[in-house]
Amino acid sequence: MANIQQVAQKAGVSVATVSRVLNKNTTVSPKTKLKVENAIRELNYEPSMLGRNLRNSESRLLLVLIPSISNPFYTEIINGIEDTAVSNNYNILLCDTDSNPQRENIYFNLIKNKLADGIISMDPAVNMQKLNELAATHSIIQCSEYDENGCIPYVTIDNELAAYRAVKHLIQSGHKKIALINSDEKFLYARQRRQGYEKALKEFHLPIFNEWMITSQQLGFEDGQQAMRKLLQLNEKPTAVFAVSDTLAIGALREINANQLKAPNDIAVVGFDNISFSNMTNPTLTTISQPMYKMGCVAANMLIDKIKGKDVSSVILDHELVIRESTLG
Amino acid sequence: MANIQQVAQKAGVSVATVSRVLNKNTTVSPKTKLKVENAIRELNYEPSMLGRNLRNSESRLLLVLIPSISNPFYTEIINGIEDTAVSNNYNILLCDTDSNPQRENIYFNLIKNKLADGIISMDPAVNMQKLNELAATHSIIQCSEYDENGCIPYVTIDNELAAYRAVKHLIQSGHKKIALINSDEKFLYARQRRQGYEKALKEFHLPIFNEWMITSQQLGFEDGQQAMRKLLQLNEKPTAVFAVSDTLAIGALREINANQLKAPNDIAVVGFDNISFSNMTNPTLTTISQPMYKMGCVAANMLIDKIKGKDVSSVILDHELVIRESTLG
DNA sequence: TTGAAAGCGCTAACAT
DNA sequence: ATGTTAGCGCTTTCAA
Repeated sequence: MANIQQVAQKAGVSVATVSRVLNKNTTVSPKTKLKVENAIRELNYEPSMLGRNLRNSESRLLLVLIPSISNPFYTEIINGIEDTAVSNNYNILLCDTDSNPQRENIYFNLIKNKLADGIISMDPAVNMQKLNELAATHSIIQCSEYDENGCIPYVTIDNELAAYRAVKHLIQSGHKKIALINSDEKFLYARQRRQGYEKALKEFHLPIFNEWMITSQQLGFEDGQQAMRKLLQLNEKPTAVFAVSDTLAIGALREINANQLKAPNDIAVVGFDNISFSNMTNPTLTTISQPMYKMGCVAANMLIDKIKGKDVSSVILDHELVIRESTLG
Repeated sequence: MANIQQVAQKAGVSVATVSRVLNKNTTVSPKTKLKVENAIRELNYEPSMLGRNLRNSESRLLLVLIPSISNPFYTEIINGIEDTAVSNNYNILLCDTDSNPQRENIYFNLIKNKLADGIISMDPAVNMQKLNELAATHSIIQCSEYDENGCIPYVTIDNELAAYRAVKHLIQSGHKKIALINSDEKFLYARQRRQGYEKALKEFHLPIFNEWMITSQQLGFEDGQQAMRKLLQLNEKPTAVFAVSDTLAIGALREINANQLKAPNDIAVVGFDNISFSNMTNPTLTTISQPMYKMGCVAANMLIDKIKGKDVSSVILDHELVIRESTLG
């Protein structure tokens, strides 16, 4: 592999001139430029980012922390991040933390070691204290899940309002017994969505039963199945379920089917996220649509601004209730 | 951010000694070591990988090329790659090429620029010629999809045999009219799976109708729906369908449901990949299970061996037919 | 056991 | 318009 020296030698110029050509500096005469370009071609030269980055102390790499690539919710967000990053001459490093602190540390080190210029964290299980510490010296943005008390800018939706609307839709469809399949309330979004759920119930003077609020530790399909199984074992069964993620809702649907019951007639189901699967289930799933692609774009733009030293402030994006078969009698 | 110089100064030693401590070189006296470690702690020093990598001309980063993170098939493979990489002190850079040559180029440049030490390509749409050229000077492994005529080591399964078994299962369940929903045959796996399909039909003296072989350009759910729609419009409708990916099969199931038909009684369906969602559909999907996690581990180990300069040869892993409701009358 | 110094590939300030 | 040179942070050879 050729280096800049060899190119300079071959072109009969100095390394500085080669560097100028490389960086599209205008103060190079067309003739010299041509010579250099020929030398580059002949030697098959590719500049080393390592040298360049060391010199410029930047890597033009952005870290994206996600708890698991297997949750389709993140897919579209990442597309938004990636498109925005690439058009700003950054590349992204997808980091699947598996909500594992050890892996998390590896990725935190990457930024400490100057191998990345910034982080977009989407992991609800991230160590918030460490993240806040890191944010004091590095550029960090939170996407979707965030720390209420921290000072890291974030982009998200109004989770409480979205949950409120989802539950209100169930109530207005005639349901009075509405269950909640929630995540662990150590996560902010889980607390916010429960609040929206309770707000809707209270507004319509419906009872809030602890029995009808199931907490699921994970967001897999199986976890939704399990939660639904618990609900179906109750004496007083709900007639509708609001699940805080589509994956949980899809698992719940599956369990309803497996028990020879029908959604929405026996039990109506609403999910959250509008992942692409949610339109493939039988019945198709009513859900809250988050503007995932846009969220990714906004997050990436915020991070790039932050890296440039600009002031950035948090953003709340709109959401939408998508009504499909699982709630339409 | 402190650098190695400042640590050396604070500890009252030379930078060389600090480097020795950092790299666990044994020729440092315990006393000196302690001094250095204290200085590191006090200054909150983190070594810069940029400097280290420039010097060592390695990045300890592996590139993983996938056509789209939205295909769950890749999820488990990536987990395998990541676990193996991390335990060998490498990190992975997930590269979503979107089957877009321009993005592909960005990632190829990353390795040319020394920002990555090797590539695992899982993108069937990758520019094989470029990949082969790159393989002459860099470490590259192919996973799942590969180039028959190239010289890049790969890990995959026997696609023809797997498809043969899937179709044979349909035949033995009593089906005689079996359709194929395939990918574009510019992809090797599509050609191989069609061969398996035809081999099974021939073996049982069943007719091969072009009308029953649908080619889908993409692997999304909607594409499976569309393909199924075409099949349902035929005069002579098949009674069973083999789709070369679970996502296609799930779309097909959805279309069957939407037409008030039932799988498997009206039409049986077999998929390919055993993605986690395939067990959540109604009915659950019969499919070919690929050892995805293992495939990822093997690919990562092969790549790391290759980077170390060892000789590596291609690997064919086992697969399994998972029989579920969509073929069980 | 430790230090001095060269050099990895590049950019930019300064000089011409 | 172009060249010279210092230096980004680190590892490693050589010398002491």
